[in-house]
Amino acid sequence: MCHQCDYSDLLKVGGLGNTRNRLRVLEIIGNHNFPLSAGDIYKTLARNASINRVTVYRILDLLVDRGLVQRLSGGGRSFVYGLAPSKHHPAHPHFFCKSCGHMECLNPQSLNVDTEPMQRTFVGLIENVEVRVDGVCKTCLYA
Amino acid sequence: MCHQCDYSDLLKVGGLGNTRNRLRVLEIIGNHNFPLSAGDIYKTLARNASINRVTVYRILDLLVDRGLVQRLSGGGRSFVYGLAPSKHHPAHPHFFCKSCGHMECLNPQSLNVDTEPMQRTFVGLIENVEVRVDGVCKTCLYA
DNA sequence: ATGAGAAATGCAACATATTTGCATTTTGTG
DNA sequence: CACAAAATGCAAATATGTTGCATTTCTCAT
Repeated sequence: MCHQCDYSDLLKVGGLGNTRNRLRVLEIIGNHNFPLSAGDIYKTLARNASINRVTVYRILDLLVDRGLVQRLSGGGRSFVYGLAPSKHHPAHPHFFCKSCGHMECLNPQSLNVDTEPMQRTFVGLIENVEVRVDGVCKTCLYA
Repeated sequence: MCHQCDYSDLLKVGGLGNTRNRLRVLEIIGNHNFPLSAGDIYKTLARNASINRVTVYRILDLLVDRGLVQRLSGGGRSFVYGLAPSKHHPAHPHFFCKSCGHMECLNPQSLNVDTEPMQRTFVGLIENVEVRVDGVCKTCLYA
């Protein structure tokens, strides 16, 4: 759900050519306020356009590679994708509902992780910290 | 790597019959100081015993269901399994090496997550918080 | 404009992880 | 022992992700 982002600009920044399919994928990800699986993205796209499943996977790889998109482990069997953390989109934890399988983004401040102590003592390269809260969402809980 | 746990006792506590296969699976998980995938567990078991892949999956489901074992999303495509948090085994974050695909357990205190603010505001049921650090382990880094 | 080379896409097949249905074996209990 | 319930095995299905190679599209120097 981002109206501050010019996706075609984002692609350029990432050093990627501006193809129709890449733009579509990036838009779908950006227009949702929760991360989506490759399958979700494919299904959404395939409703209105003709695109191959493999193309979606390849575009996602590319977008992740260039740092435009973030690959997260969903609580289930598939990865999910959201806009990479940036000025407009601070890193934040995610909630996974075990009942409906849906993921949602949590407030950036809702769960504070202090990586300081770890950074100091860990031998190795730390690239990313992922926090996922699992449980049952309000919709499933009261239904 | 736990010598304080009586696995056959653990099974009883979980209300599970004490079969050879369950014990084996639980032992393998308990004897490693990092979480293993179902495939890892199966391969390890299959070296010395005759067991079916599906049986391993079913036992894992059962153990997770009864709260003896914890299912985590590995950084890759498969789930990994470790002993569930308990008195002897406090909850802790995990590190996933993108290079070798290996996971390791981190110090419980190495990464502190304050769930307080979230608990107060979140509408829904919170069952579990999973923290995974991704990067490159020291072995891969200096090889 | 145009033709060569590079990049992007499509398609089929493969690979991996997990699940399901159903048959068979094992286990616990009277 | 006999029976029922639980556990296991086996084959096949499903879901997700990847690879190789052919085709199309784009870019850019001419």
